[in-house]
Amino acid sequence: MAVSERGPRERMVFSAAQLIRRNGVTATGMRDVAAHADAPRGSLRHYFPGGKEQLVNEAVAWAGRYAAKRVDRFLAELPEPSPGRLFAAMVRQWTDEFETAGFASGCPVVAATVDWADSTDSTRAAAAAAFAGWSRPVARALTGMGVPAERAEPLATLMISALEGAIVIARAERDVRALTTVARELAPLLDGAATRRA
Amino acid sequence: MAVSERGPRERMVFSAAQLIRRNGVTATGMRDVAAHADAPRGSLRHYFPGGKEQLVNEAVAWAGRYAAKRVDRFLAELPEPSPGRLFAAMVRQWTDEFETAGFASGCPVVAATVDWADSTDSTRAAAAAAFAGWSRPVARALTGMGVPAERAEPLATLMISALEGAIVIARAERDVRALTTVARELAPLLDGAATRRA
DNA sequence: CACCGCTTATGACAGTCGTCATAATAGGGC
DNA sequence: GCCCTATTATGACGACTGTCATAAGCGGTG
Repeated sequence: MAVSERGPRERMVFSAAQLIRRNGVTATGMRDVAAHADAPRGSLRHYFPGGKEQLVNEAVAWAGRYAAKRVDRFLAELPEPSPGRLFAAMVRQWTDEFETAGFASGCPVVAATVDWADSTDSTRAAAAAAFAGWSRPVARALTGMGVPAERAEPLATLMISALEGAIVIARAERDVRALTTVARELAPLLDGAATRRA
Repeated sequence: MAVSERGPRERMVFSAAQLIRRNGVTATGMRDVAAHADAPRGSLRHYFPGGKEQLVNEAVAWAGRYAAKRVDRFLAELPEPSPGRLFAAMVRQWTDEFETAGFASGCPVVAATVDWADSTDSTRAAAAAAFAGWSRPVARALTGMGVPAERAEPLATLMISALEGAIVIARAERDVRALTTVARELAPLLDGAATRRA
């Protein structure tokens, strides 16, 4: 999670995502976001005239783009790509974070869905878009590994579902066990769907 | 979700779970809980001297027991039990709810983990216990279907992870697609782990 | 210099939160 | 009748929340 040296606006979006994935949306105040971003409180209204709703939606969208980009990077870094290994890399990102930074933070998109989706429909739509934008590169990577086109999208959904669920369980248990388990158990199924790799 | 005619205390725990799974923990006020349970506000302190923390923890524990009991019921209702069919029944409970009651509510344990776990450790522990108490009957059911003992617990973790993740995605998308997808894609893997059924 | 936007500062608004102190009610045992 | 306990009622407390109105700073351009 590189802290970019961009302007205060981007820093606030980034900070909002960080605070949301740690404490949830409702528990994250706008004043907290400004403080976390070292941004002046007076700028909040200026950059986000749509209020908290806009800030949250942009944070969710940012998280979705981030996850999508990570998939492409994982794919590029795999010496011998396979669906199971891609999933293992996605899981490892989380086990690494949990083991080095603790279990305080989860996925911001999940947090937004769980505690804002019902009240604020635009945030629900942003979360849906984030999941879709994340699923797309995963499915594309699967087809590139020889997974038949009609199974790529379902398997991408399965991967993201299992990952997100395991993240929540791992946070509750303060143990990466659930994450390593789903990676191990799902690998044969995923690799079995790839006819042959390049 | 049978509304039991029990005393106000149990009604409040039940209502807390309902409100939490819809709006999250932080957004659920104690006054809301009392109102939703048709319980007098003055009873809150009396029955839950530990305050909101105690109420939330009991709601999470209640949800965990509920989920565990459902697993046993699903198992008893399956004409020809198999791991894949048990998972399909667990998924169907959610597709049914979403299609009849809308996508407003998710899993209370997830909600508590996502937006309370970091600040209140007793709630995190309650969520971990709920997941464990839910996973146990699933694993037991799997062994009863011929799944080797050493694979039963990992597969139960995979099932619950995929289910919880798909619930979140389904809520975001307002579509049960993710749920039906994980049920379909996971069935061969689950059934393949059962050597032979009785 | 004045002028002008883009930013930032500051304080107040009404509302809600969890918590608490206090007191009034009920209902059964005697 | 009285008393004791369990339950409920009520109002207030301080600390937040998101939002807003108003005005100040600030860096260029004319």
